[in-house]
Amino acid sequence: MARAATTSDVFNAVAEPRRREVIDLLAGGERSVGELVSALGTPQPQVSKHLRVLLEVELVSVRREGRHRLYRLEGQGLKQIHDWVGAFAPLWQERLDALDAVVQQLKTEEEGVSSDE
Amino acid sequence: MARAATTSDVFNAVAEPRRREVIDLLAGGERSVGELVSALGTPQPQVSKHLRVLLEVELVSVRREGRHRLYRLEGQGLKQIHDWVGAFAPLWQERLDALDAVVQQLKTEEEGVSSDE
DNA sequence: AGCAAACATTCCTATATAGGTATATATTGC
DNA sequence: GCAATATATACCTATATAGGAATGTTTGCT
Repeated sequence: MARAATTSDVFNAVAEPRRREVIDLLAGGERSVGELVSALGTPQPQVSKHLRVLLEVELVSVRREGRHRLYRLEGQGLKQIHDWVGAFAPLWQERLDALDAVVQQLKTEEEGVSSDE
Repeated sequence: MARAATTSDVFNAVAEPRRREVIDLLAGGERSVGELVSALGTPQPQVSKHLRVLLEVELVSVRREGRHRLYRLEGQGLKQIHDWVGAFAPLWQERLDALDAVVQQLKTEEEGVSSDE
C-alpha cells in the first residue's frame, strides 16, 4: 500500500508544507481563496484542493460571502498534534537543561583557567 | 509531483501512524529492533525501514550493543512541531473558553427557570 | 437572459512511498 | 571457519497523491 490518505488524519494533512502555509495565513483571520492564491503564489486549483483536504480533516471551515468563500482556521484539530508531541516535551527540555549545564561548566572552567581564548 | 519525501522533514516523518507508534515505544527508553518488532507485531523489515526514516530526520539515534541495535528517541526534533502547532494554541483555547461560557450560561438559565427536565 | 468573477472539480501524469518477500551484512559462539 | 541470531537492504507492486490544464458551477451585475 502507499501512504495513508492525507484526509485520514490531521498529521497527514499538515505534513504538506503548502498546507501549513495556508494554515499560517488563516491564523490571521478569515481569508478568501483569492487572497490565499495571491499570498501563496500558487495556482488557484491547487489552493482549492489543499483547502479541501484541510476541510475534510476539519482544520478549516468555510462560509460564503457573495461570490467569495471565506475560509476560517479551526484550531481545535491541531490540539491533537499538540497533545501528542507535547508528551515528549520533557525529552528536549532535558536536553536543553543538559546544554545549560554544559555551558555553565564551560563558563566555570573559563573563569578558573582563562588560559587560551 | 507526488508527495514530499518522508525524510524531508519531521512533519512528514511523523505523518505515518506506525512511526508514531515507534516513537511512543521509544519514549519508554532505548529499545532494540527485535523488541519493537514484537511490540508492534509488524514484520522486521518494515520496522527497520521506519526506523531508517526516523533516523534520517534525526528523531532517533542508534548504538550497537553486541548483535543488537538500540534505538533511542531524540526528542528535540519534535520541538519543531510543538513550536509550530503551539502558536495556534490560543485558537482552541478560545474555543474551550467559549464552551465554558456556554456551559455557564446554560447552568444559570437552568437555575433561573428550572421549568422542564 | 447573458456575461464575468470566484471557486471547485475532473482528468492526466509522475513519483514517493508502505508493505511483502528475499537476500545481504554483521556479530557471537563453537 | 561455520552456523545462528539480529538487522539492514534490495526488489517488486499497488496506491495515494501533488501539480498542471481544462472545464464545471455558482453568484452578482446589467
